[in-house]
Amino acid sequence: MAARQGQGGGAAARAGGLDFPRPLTTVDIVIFTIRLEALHVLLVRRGQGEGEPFPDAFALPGGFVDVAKDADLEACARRKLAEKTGVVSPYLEQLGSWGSAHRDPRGWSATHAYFALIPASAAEAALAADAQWFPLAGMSVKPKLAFDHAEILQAAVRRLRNKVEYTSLPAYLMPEEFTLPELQRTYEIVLDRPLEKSAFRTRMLSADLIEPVAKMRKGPNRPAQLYRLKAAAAPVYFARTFNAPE
Amino acid sequence: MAARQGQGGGAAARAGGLDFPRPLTTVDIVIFTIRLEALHVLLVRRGQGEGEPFPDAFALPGGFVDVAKDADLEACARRKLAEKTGVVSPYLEQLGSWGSAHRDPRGWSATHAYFALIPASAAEAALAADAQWFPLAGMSVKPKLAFDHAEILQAAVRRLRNKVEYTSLPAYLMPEEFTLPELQRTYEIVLDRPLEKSAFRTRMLSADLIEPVAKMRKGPNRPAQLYRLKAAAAPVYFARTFNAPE
DNA sequence: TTAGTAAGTTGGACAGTACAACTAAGTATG
DNA sequence: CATACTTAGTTGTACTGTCCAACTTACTAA
Repeated sequence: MAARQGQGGGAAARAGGLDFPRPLTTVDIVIFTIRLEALHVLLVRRGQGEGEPFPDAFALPGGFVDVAKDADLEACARRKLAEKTGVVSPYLEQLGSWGSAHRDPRGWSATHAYFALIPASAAEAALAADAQWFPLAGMSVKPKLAFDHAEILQAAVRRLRNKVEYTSLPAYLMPEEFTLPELQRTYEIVLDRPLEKSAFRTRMLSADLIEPVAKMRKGPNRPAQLYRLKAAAAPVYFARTFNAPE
Repeated sequence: MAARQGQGGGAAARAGGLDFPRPLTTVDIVIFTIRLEALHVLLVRRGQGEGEPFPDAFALPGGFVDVAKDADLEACARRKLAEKTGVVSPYLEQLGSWGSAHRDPRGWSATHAYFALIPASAAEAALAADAQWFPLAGMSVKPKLAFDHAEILQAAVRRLRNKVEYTSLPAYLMPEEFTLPELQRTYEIVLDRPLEKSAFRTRMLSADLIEPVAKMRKGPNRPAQLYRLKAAAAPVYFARTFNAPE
């Protein structure tokens, strides 16, 4: 089996006309969370082994597809996500793929990029030793990233910001119970601009997205109603974007 | 070079830790056009050579990435598009990737899917001998497709219909000069529902998308103003969707 | 001249956001 | 214990853009 699929290039492969070079195939994940009132992304430090490209640099979590372990691309992404964060069922969406002759010095390679949203609570626990959260500065992150990962990260941020304008995606960044002002704050952090309170509330409450729990968030001032995501928590698409800044 | 990247698995590859099976890597394209007042997709008939999976079935145009010829994935997609249609600069967008152990009987394989929009005029000319247009019936097409191409096609139709609600994508299905009612008709064909004339006109004319040419479309009744896409023809994103049917 | 048809315009109803002022419910302070 | 402060949540008006329907315009055909 391995011989047929792999680099070995056995007789069976030759008969099927598959005796030509194959690109490397990887999966990378852009994992977002909110920490300290800022959007963060998870990065891992690359090893320094023999022949490792970009030794010691930071990169998106990911790696080669394992044709023995991974049934499909998404399973591969979920495996890598679980390995680095311990999170098993986040919001996970395919972002796109990047493939070229030169993005990896080891040869023609293509990566299938995913992006995931996880709540802050999950973000603090169970991190792999080599993984670390970095705050987003604009469209990028402080350290220089390996491969074309800066470009992939930028695409992920763009996609996230864009979708937040007309979907309920930030709900997946929230803990199990949250207030409407907290949800609005999350939207504002991702979008990096303030939103109208009343329009925001109208939109969220008229969507079939959240339901109140019989509790309030107590604080130094007026308590706020707590909500949770409804059971069937598919992302909601709104018919309008929030109005653009100008 | 080939030995390092390919199935041969030479010493260099082994030193880099790359001596493991690699998935097959392909690119497939969903090419849409409007013909005879209906959305059509281009399919090719598969060969019947030794070891060819799905012999004689119809499939999306595509094939293996050629690590020698293709600089990157998009170049590969453009090459395959040009080979089948002769079209060189259509609207081309990455759709997603599909990869699993079982989608190709020859082994673990991953395809990078693109979708393209081409005008009817280009659709009639320069078709490859094995390529053929098929009208869309709902989300699919009459013949049974090879691999998981029915699923990919469905994703493409879904994405197209979805984006047409709030973008100017149908403009890329139009000939160089067209009238507003013709553009509206194209929207209606893709969405499979009628749109409001006045709202449609307001939306299109206030977007920085089209400009009138000093000509009219003559017909059996009142002539219509002809328009063309403006030079910088990036797709326009509208702030609202057209209102849903109910 | 008249009927017919499709292009294009106009105006009122409606929905949802923008903006801003307001009320409500708690804590902290003198 | 009253008052200030803060944040939660509501209310009302303006505005934008769609929905719906009726209207005018420009042409052909009979």
